[in-house]
Amino acid sequence: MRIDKAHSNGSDGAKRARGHVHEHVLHYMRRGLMIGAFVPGQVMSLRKLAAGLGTSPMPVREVLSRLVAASALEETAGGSVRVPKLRPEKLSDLFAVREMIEGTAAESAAKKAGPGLLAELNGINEQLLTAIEKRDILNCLSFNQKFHFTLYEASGSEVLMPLIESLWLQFGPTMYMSLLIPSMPWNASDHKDILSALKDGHAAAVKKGIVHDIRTTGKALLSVAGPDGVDLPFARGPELQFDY
Amino acid sequence: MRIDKAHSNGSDGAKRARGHVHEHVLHYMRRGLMIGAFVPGQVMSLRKLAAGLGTSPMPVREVLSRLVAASALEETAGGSVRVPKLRPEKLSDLFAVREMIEGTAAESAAKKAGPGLLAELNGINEQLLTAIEKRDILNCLSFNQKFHFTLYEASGSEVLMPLIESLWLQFGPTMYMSLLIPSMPWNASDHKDILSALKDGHAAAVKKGIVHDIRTTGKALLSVAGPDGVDLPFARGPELQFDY
DNA sequence: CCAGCGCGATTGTGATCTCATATTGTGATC
DNA sequence: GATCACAATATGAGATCACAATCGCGCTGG
Repeated sequence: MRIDKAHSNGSDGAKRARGHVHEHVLHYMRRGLMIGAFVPGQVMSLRKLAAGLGTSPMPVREVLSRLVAASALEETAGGSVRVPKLRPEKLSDLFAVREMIEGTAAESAAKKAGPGLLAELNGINEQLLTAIEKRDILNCLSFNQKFHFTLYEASGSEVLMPLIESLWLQFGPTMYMSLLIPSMPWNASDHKDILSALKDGHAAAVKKGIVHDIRTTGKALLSVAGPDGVDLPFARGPELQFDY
Repeated sequence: MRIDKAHSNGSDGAKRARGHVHEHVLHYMRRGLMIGAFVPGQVMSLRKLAAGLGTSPMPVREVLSRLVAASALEETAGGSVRVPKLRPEKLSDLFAVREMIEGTAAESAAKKAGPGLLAELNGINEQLLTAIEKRDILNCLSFNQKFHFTLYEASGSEVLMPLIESLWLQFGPTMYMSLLIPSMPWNASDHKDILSALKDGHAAAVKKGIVHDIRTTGKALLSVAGPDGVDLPFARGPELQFDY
């Protein structure tokens, strides 16, 4: 989807619809962070981003502001915002907190799971396995996220979900980078255990599966992270443009 | 502290200092939410707030945007933002998550506690007890918050702190309202146990104390909450102005 | 007396402008 | 050749303007 250039107040088409531009921008940025369109360390320029999206810096500023509030981005001394580089200690912290929070969400979800949930998760996991087979990073990350969030969503907690989203936005860029490294394993084996535990209605086992999945991912991520986060052994420039 | 009116681009005094107005506004709003200057359900008007603070709507918009991202405020259908009313289920959720997260933070803090922490917490608790004695709501909330956050801060987790802050901002307004209700107990008895456990270096006991403190508070809050959150038995208008 | 309607006031949103500051690039000096 | 200073540029922040959607309130018709 492309945002139409809505410049020039006057004349012709494209009446300004109220209050929806920033939603597009937010969606664009969140997705961009998740699928690795932005490199850790990269500073975001209001004007550049705005130009790329065909809007004024204003909606971009609002969105960046929200993402800073969610710890997905950080401000530099000069007031710019950039994608944070995760030091190993913070990465470790992040995954420890993930285990706790997402483990709880998974357990709660398992207790409340309706009949449709299992089928839905199975379908998503099939697509995830296909993506892994094809070495398709984007779909791999996308379906993995969908798997986890669909499960957690079933907990029905309006409190946990925003916290989990904040955590995912924080490690998202690093996660993508790590998948570019050859030694990084692509693994979704824990999902099978989670699904079978869910089928049996064993909430504690579902929690255990999620915790194990997160721990495995965290260990793998830490193993490829240098002191300043994940760095690639080859050059890779920031992609300011991508389709979504 | 008062923010100088920095209107009118031209002429006389008050040169526009760069990029600090919104920090004042953010501080003002966060504190306002914590100390109950804003009533749950109240809608915030950009222009009113800006006029009250002597700035343009712009910095206010950015701050409100961040607070919405932190779940401290919510947007109405029309795009305005308001202080959320917490339904009992959400309140219950919130305090369950608090137990988990703050319990973990407290345990971690207890393990890393340096020698100065105990003294600092003791001092804060003294002030809290004085505030309770005087039935001074503002200082009571303020010192209670300081007690908890000082403890959690000692965990050194850059990941947990923002999450905890988000949670406190969510129940802050409701907490204040509840203290206005006569039947609501003013209690800090758990803090004594926490301090003695901390002195003995029993991290697990510190965690237990924090969890108990949170659970007690949550139960009390739930007991005075109606189906639409805490409502006062008497009228109370929103206070748009307060000193801080 | 109440429901439906319409007009006006209010509000949020996005664009544009200006300014102060941060950053970068260039040139001179040691 | 390296370093420092200064200038040019880029960038974010805040103010102001314009506009459309929304909300409130009174009016009118049943």
